[in-house]
Amino acid sequence: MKPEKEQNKKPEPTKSELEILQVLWQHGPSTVRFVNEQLNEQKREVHYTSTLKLMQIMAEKELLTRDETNMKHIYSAAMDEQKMKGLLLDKFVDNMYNGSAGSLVLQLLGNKKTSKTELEAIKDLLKKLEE
Amino acid sequence: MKPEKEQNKKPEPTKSELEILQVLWQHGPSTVRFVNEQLNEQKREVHYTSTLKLMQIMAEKELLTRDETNMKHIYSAAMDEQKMKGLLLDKFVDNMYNGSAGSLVLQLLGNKKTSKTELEAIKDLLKKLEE
DNA sequence: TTGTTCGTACGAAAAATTTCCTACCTTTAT
DNA sequence: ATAAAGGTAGGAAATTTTTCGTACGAACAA
Repeated sequence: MKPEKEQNKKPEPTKSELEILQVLWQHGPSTVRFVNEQLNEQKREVHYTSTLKLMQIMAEKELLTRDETNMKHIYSAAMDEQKMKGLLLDKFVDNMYNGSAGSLVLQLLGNKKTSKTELEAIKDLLKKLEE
Repeated sequence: MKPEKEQNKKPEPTKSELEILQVLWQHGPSTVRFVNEQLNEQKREVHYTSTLKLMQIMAEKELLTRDETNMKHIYSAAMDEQKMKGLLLDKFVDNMYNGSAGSLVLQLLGNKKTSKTELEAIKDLLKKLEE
């Protein structure tokens, strides 16, 4: 026996796929119609069937699951938000900061765009962790 | 007069382009040959002309600059490493954590992959910033 | 000189991602 | 009953990104 159709076990959502995941994480299981509306409001204009197609592909890749009991299929993100974002963050740190989370934080703090408020929030957060 | 050919002012390196930038940041201005060797050693197998082509495209996009005075052109990253990484990090934070650097750090700290050593380093770093 | 090596340029194919058109089915309102 | 609205499926086109083949000039060794 040979492995015929090896499961594609990469999560690795693409840019557009990530947008869809965000909607599902934010609003929970949804119809294609709803996701499409959200994208059009929050992001950019996309035709309904484009969103549909992409979500179908994502279901094949097991990035999404869907409930087909009703005519209006209900899609859900297959992976938990925290877990997926954790994976992507890890990868980002590996690629960009050679795996050093510290370097990343340093960059973040040295960044003008990181507001004083955010900076304070991070400090507080660290203090809490020390207790 | 109309804008004929509007300059493409997006930095936005693609995945492969980023690999090339990393080499140039790490080793400074280099020939295509050298960059290609580094990619093959550090990353994956790529033909010389693939690397050449990509670097030429990057030069057009002004992601790289090049010195053509000698036959062997010398390429350099057009943007400073810290600046570029800062931009990409900002974008990442915006996309993934809705602009909240704090959320990102929280994720990072809650992550198993972030070693205790790293965590300590981050804490020290924060302490220094408070002084 | 002559051939081999090493360089650039560039078109185009290949692959990956994204978009949309068309067909066709179900539900709903008239 | 019929038309309109809204759903899915799937092929194919359009874009974007990546890879490579071919042409050809310069440098260099024999």
